[in-house]
Amino acid sequence: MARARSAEKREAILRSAAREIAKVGLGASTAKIAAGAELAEGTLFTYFATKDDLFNELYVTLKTDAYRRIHEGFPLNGSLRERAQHIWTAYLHWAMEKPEDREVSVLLNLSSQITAETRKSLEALHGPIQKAVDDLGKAGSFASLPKGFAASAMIAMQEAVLETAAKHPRGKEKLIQQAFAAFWRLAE
Amino acid sequence: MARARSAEKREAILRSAAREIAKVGLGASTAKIAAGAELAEGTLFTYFATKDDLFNELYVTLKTDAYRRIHEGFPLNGSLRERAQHIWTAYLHWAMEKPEDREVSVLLNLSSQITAETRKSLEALHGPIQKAVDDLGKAGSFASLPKGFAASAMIAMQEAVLETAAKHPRGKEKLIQQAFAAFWRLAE
Amino acid sequence: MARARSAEKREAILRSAAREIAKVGLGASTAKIAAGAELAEGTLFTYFATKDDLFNELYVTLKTDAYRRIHEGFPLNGSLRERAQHIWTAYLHWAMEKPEDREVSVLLNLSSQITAETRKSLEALHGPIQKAVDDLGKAGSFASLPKGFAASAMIAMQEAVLETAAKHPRGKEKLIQQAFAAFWRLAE
Amino acid sequence: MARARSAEKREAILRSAAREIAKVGLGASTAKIAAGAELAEGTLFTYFATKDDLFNELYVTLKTDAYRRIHEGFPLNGSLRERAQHIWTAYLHWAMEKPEDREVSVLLNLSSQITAETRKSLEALHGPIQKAVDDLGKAGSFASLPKGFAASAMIAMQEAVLETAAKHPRGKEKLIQQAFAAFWRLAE
DNA sequence: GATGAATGAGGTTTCATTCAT
DNA sequence: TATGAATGAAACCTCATTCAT
Repeated sequence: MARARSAEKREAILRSAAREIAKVGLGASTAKIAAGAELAEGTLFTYFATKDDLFNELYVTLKTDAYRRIHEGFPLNGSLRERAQHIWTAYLHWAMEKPEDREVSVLLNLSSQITAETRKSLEALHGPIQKAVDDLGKAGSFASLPKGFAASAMIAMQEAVLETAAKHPRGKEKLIQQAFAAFWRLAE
Repeated sequence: MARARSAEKREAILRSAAREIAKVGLGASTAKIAAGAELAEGTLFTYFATKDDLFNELYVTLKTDAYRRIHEGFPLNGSLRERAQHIWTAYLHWAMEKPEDREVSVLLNLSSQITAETRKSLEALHGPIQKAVDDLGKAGSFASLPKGFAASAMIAMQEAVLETAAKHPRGKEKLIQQAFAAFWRLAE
Repeated sequence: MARARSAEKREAILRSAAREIAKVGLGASTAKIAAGAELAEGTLFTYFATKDDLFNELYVTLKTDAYRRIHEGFPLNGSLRERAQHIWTAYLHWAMEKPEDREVSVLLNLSSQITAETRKSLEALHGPIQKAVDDLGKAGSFASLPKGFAASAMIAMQEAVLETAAKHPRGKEKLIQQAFAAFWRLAE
Repeated sequence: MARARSAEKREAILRSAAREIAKVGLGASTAKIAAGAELAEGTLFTYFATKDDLFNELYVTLKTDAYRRIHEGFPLNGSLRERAQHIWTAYLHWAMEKPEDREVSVLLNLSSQITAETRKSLEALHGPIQKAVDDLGKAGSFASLPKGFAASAMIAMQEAVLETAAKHPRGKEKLIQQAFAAFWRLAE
């Protein structure tokens, strides 16, 4: 009954795409991506109808992976601080373990190739994270700032951590903890 | 090649490049950029030897413009808080007045087309800003964090402000002030 | 390859091919044709070794169908006028009932994909039709014109009728009769 | 002031396109067409934005050439017979002198790539020809047939002549005359 | 026999860059 | 110096055909 479409090849394409984008940016060519997955050029298009489709699916995959990491061991009944710290730490661990994935995620996020639908479909993933972030928005300094600022600030500060970590590869764990302590001042 | 006389045309090309990149991303074509500057395709290359050259020069131009804005009226002898707030406010004003320029600046910054040399050449521009940021790094929570974290954090928090401002176009000035107040907690 | 059992599937492919060609021209893809026949892409090639083979067989099928229509109720012992009128009417009925088939037939006829062998194999089909057409060639104005002109002229005039009928969908039967009356002047 | 766009190259492309289409049908590739015009692949697109554009312009060119031939020496004040015979003869001369052009014209006419606009733009060319054909429609057998039939019939009969001429290359002039005499019976 | 994933050549089009004018 | 036609590599994507299942 013919070869079955292989999940492995699909993933190989996604991985290769991430690698290529990390290397040369969103201009990465489908030919190189296919080659990187050790597949013929045409094969890529049996898995993804379009380069844009591939990029959208890659974005979903990367984001989902990061969210999965955050959901693992999430302290649903913890204090706001505990929940915020979990998100902080889990995300940074993911980003540090997969720096390429994170970079590509940032690039894709800025690109207009990622559709509104794709973005919307990811919002659903939040769940308890969303709750924690909403709570955070009502705490400390964030309370007097517009809705959504807390989330942006958290992500922004995490970026600052990652930038710093890139320059000082040692002492990452300590950096993560101390930066969170600093960040938490905003919520007090 | 690359040396040419009309400063006006040169600037027209840079402006057109920014506009095009804002519109379609780094894939903007030299043909469109030239057309946007009301010049022939070939003329672009008498001002910039290469597309990469153009992009690097554009990056320098945009960054320099932002820095210029910060230097204007910089309170050289003010307190750290005054100096930090000036940087905060001046940069955000620039970014809000020229959202395209800022977006393009971000895009270029993430791109591998911008060379290490270009990046290095911009570091020199800091001057008194550098001093203020260095001082900031020794204050409050920042003191216990690695060198450079304060600068990254400031930039990151500014990004958070811009993101929030994009969603709530009214009350920008107030947002700028309140967000600075929050940010300052990190330095106390 | 090429030898396979289900006559139904074979016909489904031929019908689908005609439909697709009518829709998009000779560029119709084997994938779409197979899908239209509710078969897998590869299955098509167990019935027809090659796309060209399929097209040649389709041409034969369509032509044979038209000839079959003409043979039905052919007045073998009728006058030349009766025989000519039968051909005239039967062919036009076929073409009006199956406009797609006729269009595809025209397209294939003009295409270089239809081999000389295929064309030759169809000549044999004529039988009594050939006789009638030969007789026509000796009648009236046709007599002074080269052999074969009568046949071409008849087909050409039928095309004119079909074109006109397409623009005036009502009164087809009357058109067929009147046009034949006109055509017959050439044979008097 | 840069090389001027060359009318010669433009025509070379059109000629090459006609040649290629005559050889392999409407599937003729732009690469081959460019090569046939002794130009680089890309150059074709500085003259025609799109393959479809090229085909539409080619169709206009071919039709215009045929019409021009008919207009030359057109007996504006001649009898209907004289005018009809002029159209008949001039068109057939054109078609016999440029058999490829005529074949390509037929192919393009059947193709859906030729837009309604293109077709409409050609109608304007008719002028006196249209008048003659309208008059023909009121003559003889044509009078009792729908409007437009006379034109279709004339074209169809011309096709019959061309087909016959292809098989009997000698005696073309005589064929043209005799076939017209036969055709004219329809108008009496 | 039937399936459809896999292939890679080939299709159209874009584009940075060169160079004749 | 300014121009824009010319170039051809490279981009994305399609497709007839093969072949493992």
